Amino acid sequence: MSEKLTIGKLASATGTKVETIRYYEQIGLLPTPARSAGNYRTYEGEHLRRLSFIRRARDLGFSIEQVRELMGLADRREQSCMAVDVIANQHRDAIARKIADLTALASELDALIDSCSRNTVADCRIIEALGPS
Amino acid sequence: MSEKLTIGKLASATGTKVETIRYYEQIGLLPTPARSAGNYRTYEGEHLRRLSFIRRARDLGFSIEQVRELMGLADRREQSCMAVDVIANQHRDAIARKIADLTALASELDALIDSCSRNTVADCRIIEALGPS
DNA sequence: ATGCACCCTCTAGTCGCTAGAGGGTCAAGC
DNA sequence: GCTTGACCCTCTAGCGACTAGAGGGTGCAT
Repeated sequence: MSEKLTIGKLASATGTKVETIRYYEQIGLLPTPARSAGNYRTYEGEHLRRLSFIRRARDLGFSIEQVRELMGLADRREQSCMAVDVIANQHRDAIARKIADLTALASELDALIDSCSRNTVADCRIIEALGPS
Repeated sequence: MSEKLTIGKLASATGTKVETIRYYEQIGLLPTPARSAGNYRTYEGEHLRRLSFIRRARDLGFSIEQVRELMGLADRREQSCMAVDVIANQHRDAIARKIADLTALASELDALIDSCSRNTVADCRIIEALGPS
């Protein structure tokens, strides 16, 4: 089977950088692996599963702390998954807010850019709009 | 006129924190002001104008480096404002990309959340979806 | 035995602030 | 004139989530 991975193998298997894996270990997100005779980290299937979980959650924009919580919850399999639902919903709401903010920003910027007459800086509407009221 | 502001006055006049103003000075974004007998920073109209410019550009999501560039350009008033336009457009594109990314994320999350049966963690679709393929 | 890819630890840097320690200054009220 | 309290000063470290680099060791093929 695919037991015993070096950090490089684990990295390419999960699309993570080697340094990031070491960082996850350092902050206690990934359990410390065994070491080889030459002091190399040797990872097993469980590490691969954990790191895949972390990667996906991070790709979905969950913070490290949220990932930590989700992993803690995922390990208590007999419990209600309401807490999981709460975290996911909080995150969705945060994303919705971010989208709204950025959309407002984009239209402000669009208006600014449209107004630019493309002449000298002296009568550039963009610079003007940024200046004092 | 409104010459000679203390850092606190400048802060409240521009909606900036005092620490942030000192930070802007430290990184060379805001020119170093004169000092009073008691070593207090004394700001003038020009500082107010500059800081207002910075604040607005930052509120529109421009990075510190972009603000620095924009301010440099704004000072060369006889030149073409094409460079200004380029920066603004780059920034608008970056925002558009961010919105697209977040929107994709939001719908992934929505699907995930909808699928949750709200039972135990063992058969929680959210946890499952985060697990290894 | 030599080269090269990979691994190790440790430290510092990124961005844009923010917070805190440990002090000095200034104006008002008593 | 003395105290109180709001303001100011410098310096350093912290946030999140990595990333980069120095300076070295390991493992394997040629």
